[in-house]
Amino acid sequence: MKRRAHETSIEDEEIDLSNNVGHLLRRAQQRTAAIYVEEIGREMSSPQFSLLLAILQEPGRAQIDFVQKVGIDRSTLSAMVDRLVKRGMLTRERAQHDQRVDALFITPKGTATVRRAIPGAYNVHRRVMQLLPVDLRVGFIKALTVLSEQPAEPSKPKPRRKSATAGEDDAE
Amino acid sequence: MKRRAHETSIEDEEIDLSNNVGHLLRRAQQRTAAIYVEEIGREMSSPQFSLLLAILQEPGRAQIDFVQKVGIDRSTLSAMVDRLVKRGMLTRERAQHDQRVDALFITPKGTATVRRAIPGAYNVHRRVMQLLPVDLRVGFIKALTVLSEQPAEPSKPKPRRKSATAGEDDAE
DNA sequence: TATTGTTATACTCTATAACTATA
DNA sequence: TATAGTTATAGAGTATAACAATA
Repeated sequence: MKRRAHETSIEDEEIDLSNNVGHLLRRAQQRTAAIYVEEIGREMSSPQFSLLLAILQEPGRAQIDFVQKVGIDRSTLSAMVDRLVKRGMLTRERAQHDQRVDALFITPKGTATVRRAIPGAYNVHRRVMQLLPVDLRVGFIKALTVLSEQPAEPSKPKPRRKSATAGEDDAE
Repeated sequence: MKRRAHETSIEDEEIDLSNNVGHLLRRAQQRTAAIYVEEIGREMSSPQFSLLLAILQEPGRAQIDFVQKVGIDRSTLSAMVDRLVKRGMLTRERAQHDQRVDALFITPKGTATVRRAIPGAYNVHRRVMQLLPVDLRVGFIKALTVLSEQPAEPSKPKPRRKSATAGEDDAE
C-alpha cells in the first residue's frame, strides 16, 4: 500500500471516525435519508426517486443511459426497473433500431407519483441545508457535486491491454 | 434551487438531480467507496472498519454503546458483530455487572487487521480531499460533521407521556 | 468482438417487530 | 416496565461474473 503519504508510525488514537470522510458521508446520508422518509415516505426509495425523475425528464432512453445518468450499477438498475415495472410505475419497450436495448418509459401512475414527491424532495434539500451554517451551504453542494462527477470508470473500462490482467493497480 | 419551499406549481424540468443533496450524497459516497476499495480492499467494509476502530479504541464497551458511537442500527450491529466474531476479529463477553450486556473486544487478529488498514484509511481521506478544490475542503468536513452529529433520535426515543400514544408528530 | 440487458450469487445495510433474559 | 441483545422478516442497494441476444 502506498503508505508514503505519511510513513509515520500511526497510533490508534490518532485516527478516529470524526475525520474519516467515508464515515462522515455515511452518517450524513443516514441523516438525509431519515429526512427523506419524513418528507416523502416509504413509497419510493431515494434512488428510485432519482431514477423515476430521470426517466420522467428523458423518457425512451435505454437503461444503459440511466446507468450513467443516475449512477446506478447495471444489474442493480435492472432489478430496480423490475420492481418499478411490477408496481406499474415504468414500462420497458424494446427499441426498434437496436433490438438489444430496452427503452424506459414512465407510466401515468409513475409520473403522478414522482410529481407528488417533488415538493417533498425540495423540502429534503431545504431542511438539510438548514442544518448547516449559512456560510457552508454553497461550498458543501459544490464539493458534493465535484465528488459526484468524478467518473469511477462507469462501465466504460477502456480496454486496456489484456496482457497482464491482474492488478488494477490495486496495490494489493 | 431555492424556489421557496413549495406551493408553487413545479415543473419537472425545474428540479434535477444535480441539486438534490440526497442524490449528491449517494454519488459522493459511491465515489468514496470505490476509493476505499482501492486502498483497503474488500477484507472489511467501511462500516466494519469504523466499528473495529471504535472497539479498538474503547474495548469492553457494550454493543449498545457502539450503536450510538458508530451510528449503526441495533439489529444491524448485532449481525455485523456476528460476522466479525465468526471471522475471529471480535469477541463478545457477558458483562459481570449486568448480565444483559455483551461487552465487545477486539482480538489480536482484529487489531492487526484494523491497524493494517489505517494507512489506507488515511489515503482514502486524503485522496477524496484532493479531489476537492482547496478552498472547499475544510468547510466540507465541517458540514459533514454537522450533519453527522444530528441525532435522529438514535434509539433513545425518550418515553414521552404515554398518554396519547399515536403520532410521532410524523406529520406526513 | 463488443454491447445491452438479464440472471445468479453473495454481501451488506436498514427497519420493524417480537422475543429472551435480565434489571 | 424498561433495557440489551437476538432473531425473523422484508426490502434495498452494491458488485462480479457469466450468459444470451444482438450488433
